[in-house]
Amino acid sequence: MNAELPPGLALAWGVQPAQRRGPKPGLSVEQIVATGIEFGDRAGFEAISLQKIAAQFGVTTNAMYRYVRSKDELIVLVHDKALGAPPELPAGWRAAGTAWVHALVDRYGERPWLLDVPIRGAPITPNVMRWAEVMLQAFAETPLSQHDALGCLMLLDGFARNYANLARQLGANNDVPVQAEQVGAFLVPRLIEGNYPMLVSLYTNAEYNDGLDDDLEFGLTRTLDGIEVLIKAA
Amino acid sequence: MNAELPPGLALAWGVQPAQRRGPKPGLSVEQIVATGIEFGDRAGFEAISLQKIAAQFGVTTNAMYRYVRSKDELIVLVHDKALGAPPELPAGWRAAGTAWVHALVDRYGERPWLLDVPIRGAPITPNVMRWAEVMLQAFAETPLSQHDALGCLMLLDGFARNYANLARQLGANNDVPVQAEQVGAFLVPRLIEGNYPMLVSLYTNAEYNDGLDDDLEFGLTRTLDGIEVLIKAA
DNA sequence: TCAAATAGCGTAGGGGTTGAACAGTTTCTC
DNA sequence: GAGAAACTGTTCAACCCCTACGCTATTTGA
Repeated sequence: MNAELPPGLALAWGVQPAQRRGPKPGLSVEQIVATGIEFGDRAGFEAISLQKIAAQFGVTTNAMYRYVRSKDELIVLVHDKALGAPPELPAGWRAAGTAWVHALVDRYGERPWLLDVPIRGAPITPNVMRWAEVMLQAFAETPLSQHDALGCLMLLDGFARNYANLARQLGANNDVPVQAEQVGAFLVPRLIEGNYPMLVSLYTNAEYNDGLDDDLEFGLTRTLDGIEVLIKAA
Repeated sequence: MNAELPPGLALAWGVQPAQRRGPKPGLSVEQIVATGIEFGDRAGFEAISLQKIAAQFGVTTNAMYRYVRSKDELIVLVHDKALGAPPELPAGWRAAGTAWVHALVDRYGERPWLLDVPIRGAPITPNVMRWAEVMLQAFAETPLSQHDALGCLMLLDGFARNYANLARQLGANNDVPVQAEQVGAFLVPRLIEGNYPMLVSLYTNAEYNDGLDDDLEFGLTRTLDGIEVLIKAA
């Protein structure tokens, strides 16, 4: 029956196929996943390949298929394991939401390649669901319905992902300010000619570089305020 | 000097290399980009490859490199072109924001593969910038600072992307409700055993399936409310 | 007219995922 | 204990993809 389940579901929950006969496996799914995470940490998401992991163990690529049904399956496992468990949240939904978003942003800061993992299908792996669970428990103190709490959770999650993604891009860009200048030199005339007054003003005033951390607080406050309006209305 | 610019920047703004001598090009960048979009529409993002586009024109893969410096460059062009121009927005920042998010969600609904396009670096292509421009102009009526307006824009953009992405996943899943049942059968016992009370309740009550459109309105209202709190405070 | 610039091709190499057939090893069963 | 079954990892083999180099043919400017 497990054959019909989405890739990675069974393995993510620790359901190993009961192996009876045959040679003992030289490797384990845990080892393989851990190596995948190592590669991701060292060289980004696209560095995670069955080939490289197999080479690391001095084994053929195809040997991987004894442990994992497909690369997709591996990715699901790597993603869940690399995300890890959520932290304990403080009391009060607002403090909890703040801590939750900060923790998630931090995780993405430590492992930016997690943002590159293509998400297919609903979250069904242990750690991902644990993140959802703890935030939903925090919302349980409010009069929000289950459905609304889920909506608010998605809102916070989306914001955290979006911010982390942005922070990564800007962080990467700051390494090459020379290029940024050249881009500006190329872009501004065309923005003027193409009638983009707001963006011209944004590019011309160098105002746009004052603290990425403030942007996190800014967006988080907006999002929480929006939720609070709903909670107070109930 | 153009050599130092990010891939796709020059071409996206219509700066073609002045070609003088030599055989006339059999193709044009526009044709190539249009074909790329066709493939994306028909078979998703990963179906966009230089090989397939070249084959479509009865040409070798390498011929593509006369028009485009790399695949990344092509992707940037395809993304901007496929996104297209934003609509005219109604007066009033709140109505404008609503229309803007709806329009963006609709675009992503028409071309879901746009969500798969990896975004490297700041938005620098004409259409993407135009979307930002029109929303920033709508915020210009408010007392928001440039910086805060940009923060709100990012908030709306993040929400639209996030929602569109979610809608796509759920839409795809709804095609195979059989699998969803199997997943539930597998998952619920483990959620109970693993102490996920909120998620168990969510899975058990079939409440979670009442209208995806409502979720859009829900999240949008929260987000706009959060922005409104800020605007009214100013 | 002729040389420079350029388009497209052939060849080649580097990654990557996946499948099928096969030898070897372990363990269950008769 | 012997044989059958199951399992691991290997080799061989397709098949995708992007990219670089060198070549020929073509067009155009000098």
